[in-house]
Amino acid sequence: MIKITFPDGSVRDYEKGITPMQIAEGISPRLAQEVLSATVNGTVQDLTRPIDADATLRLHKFDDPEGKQTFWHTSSHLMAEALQELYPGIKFGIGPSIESGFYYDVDSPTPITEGDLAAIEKRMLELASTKEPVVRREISKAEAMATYTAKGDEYKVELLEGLEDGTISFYTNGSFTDLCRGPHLPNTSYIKAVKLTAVAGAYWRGNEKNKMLTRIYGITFPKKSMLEEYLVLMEEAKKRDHRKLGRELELFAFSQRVGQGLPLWLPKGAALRERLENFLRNVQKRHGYLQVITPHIGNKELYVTSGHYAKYGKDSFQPIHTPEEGEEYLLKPMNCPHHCEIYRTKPRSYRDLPLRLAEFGTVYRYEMSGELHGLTRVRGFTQDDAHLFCRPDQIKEEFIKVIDIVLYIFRTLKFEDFTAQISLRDPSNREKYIGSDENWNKAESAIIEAAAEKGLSTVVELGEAAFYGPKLDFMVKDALGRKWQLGTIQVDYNLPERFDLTYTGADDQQHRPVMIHRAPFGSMERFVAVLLEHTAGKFPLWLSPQQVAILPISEKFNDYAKNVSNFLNNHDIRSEVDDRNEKIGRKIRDTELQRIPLMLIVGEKEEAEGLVSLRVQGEGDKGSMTGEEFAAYVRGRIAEETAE
RNA sequence: GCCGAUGUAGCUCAGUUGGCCAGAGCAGCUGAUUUGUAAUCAGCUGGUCGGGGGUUCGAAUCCCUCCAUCGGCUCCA
Repeated sequence: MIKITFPDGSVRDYEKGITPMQIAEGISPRLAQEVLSATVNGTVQDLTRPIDADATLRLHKFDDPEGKQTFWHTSSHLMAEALQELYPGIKFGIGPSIESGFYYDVDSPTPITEGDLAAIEKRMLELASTKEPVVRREISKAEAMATYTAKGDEYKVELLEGLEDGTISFYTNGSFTDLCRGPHLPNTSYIKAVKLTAVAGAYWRGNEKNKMLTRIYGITFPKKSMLEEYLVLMEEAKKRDHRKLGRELELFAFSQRVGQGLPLWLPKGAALRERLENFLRNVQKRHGYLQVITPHIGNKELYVTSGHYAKYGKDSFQPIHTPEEGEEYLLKPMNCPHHCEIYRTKPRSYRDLPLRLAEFGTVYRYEMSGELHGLTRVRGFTQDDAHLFCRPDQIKEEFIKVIDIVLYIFRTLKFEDFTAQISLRDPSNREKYIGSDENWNKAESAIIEAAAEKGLSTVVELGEAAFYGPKLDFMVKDALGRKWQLGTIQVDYNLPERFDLTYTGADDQQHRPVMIHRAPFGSMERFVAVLLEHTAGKFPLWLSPQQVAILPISEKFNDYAKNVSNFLNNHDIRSEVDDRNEKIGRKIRDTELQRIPLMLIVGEKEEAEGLVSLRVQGEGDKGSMTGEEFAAYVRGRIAEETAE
């Protein structure tokens, strides 16, 4: 007998060699139907693998991440089986589960396009319904190698080369056998609904020097209705796409004639952006930042000094002018070198530090054309940049203060679902980075401690650090679940060295300051994009380019409406009169679609009594009130939204 | 940059296997109507069918090429 410990702490005795599936059957038939895989002593494994010793056990259904992973992983094998039948001679790369669904990378002798997906889905469902068992077999490396060499499958051979003997297993479903660690579903009949979502190119092993394989993305569910719900959700998400909303709400536009990735901010978008900038300016003023302004271009020597030029090469920089004397100017891809030069304009004392220089600095980066994406990835953008020059003993405190600013902004804009990512050096690839080990270690521990002190739940990514220092990034998802980096805080020992920045210490000696780069929004463009998708265009009142639409019942009341508008203007409330010759229903509809938060309806009754009738976007009629009362209502709402 | 798809009016989309002057709705303009909480009616305007080249008696439709966009990959200071 062996002892199995369950998540609730209870312990039960079972016969040695019992499988998780048998245990589930013993608990309830329903559980046995729904369970997909199990974590035994911390390792996720097949339901059909016997347990030979005392163990802790967690059973996974579709509603937990491990269950989904198992489900989608088996789905990728099922797709591979269908592909193998439909495309003879096809070779397989890797086929993992992902956050929502799975993919398989294949090298097919005949091209696979989106038009083929329906036939593959159909075959997958047919195969699934035959309830093929998914069978695990542990094999030796030599045997595995022989199998794939015989098949001429260079991808699997390459994968095998990286594996250690004794840990290798094959999984077979129907006619398809794959090199795979598992775990998998007991059989394919669990898969009831299939949607192959996209075909795309993907470099073998993620290296652009390798051959490009065809990646087929899909998602599957244990119930048909779940697939339908998923598809509806995706449709809804598409409606929130910031590119669509940006056009509909007249916030920004692109022009082929201006150039790729170069956004044009329309009046309403510019108004929105100005609000955001002022908001941050005020926060920064309270935190002791000083605004500076620097040019859009810089001498090439500036970037040679900073090290960026050597690191990124001249192809990444956009030269704008090469005078005869041999000077070369470049569009600035970052603001830090300029700010370093501001630091150098006079001798600094330890009493001056930290010196916090802030700038909404527009930078230009030559992103590859395939990378451009709405406002989230552009070639010209404005960073809400600042550089904090501080003494080594001030790093942690300054870092914490910056985290506070980021958290305040996220809270105010209701970005509740973000990830804080600590990016450290890749220990196995140190030549990628510049600076001493000692400085790196100091900086990395300062970040980790600061994040811990603020109680941030963080994920650590090795190898994601900037070449000059570690960083803490705040990632937020867009409507379709794609992650974007917004706020970033980075420690830098490198630039102060390269620019030979110094300060005089209390000991009358020269010391090297440390630099912190930080941008709570990241960039105005990307931030507005993600904000648009989060709010579906329904901005908080304080941010809305137009806060109030004044809607006269008929043209007879346009003059009264203009009086109301003037009154609101005097109270710093942004309003416009809809004086079109349209019926009130039409004006309300258009205003609602423009996501204008408040409507004031004025007609005969209101004019006679000197009142306005309030309608709140998405909520409806709120009755009539005086202008003063309305202004107080607006002030109240804004105070609530921006409370620190 | 790479793989794949797409590109028709400001926007959303129709345009059968190549065949007469390229269509609709919304938006815009003009007029009528003067309206009480999510679309008033009528008329009109608007298109080098992404650009260029080719095949053909004839091209939005077929081929080549360039550009842009979309989905990924890679990259992301």
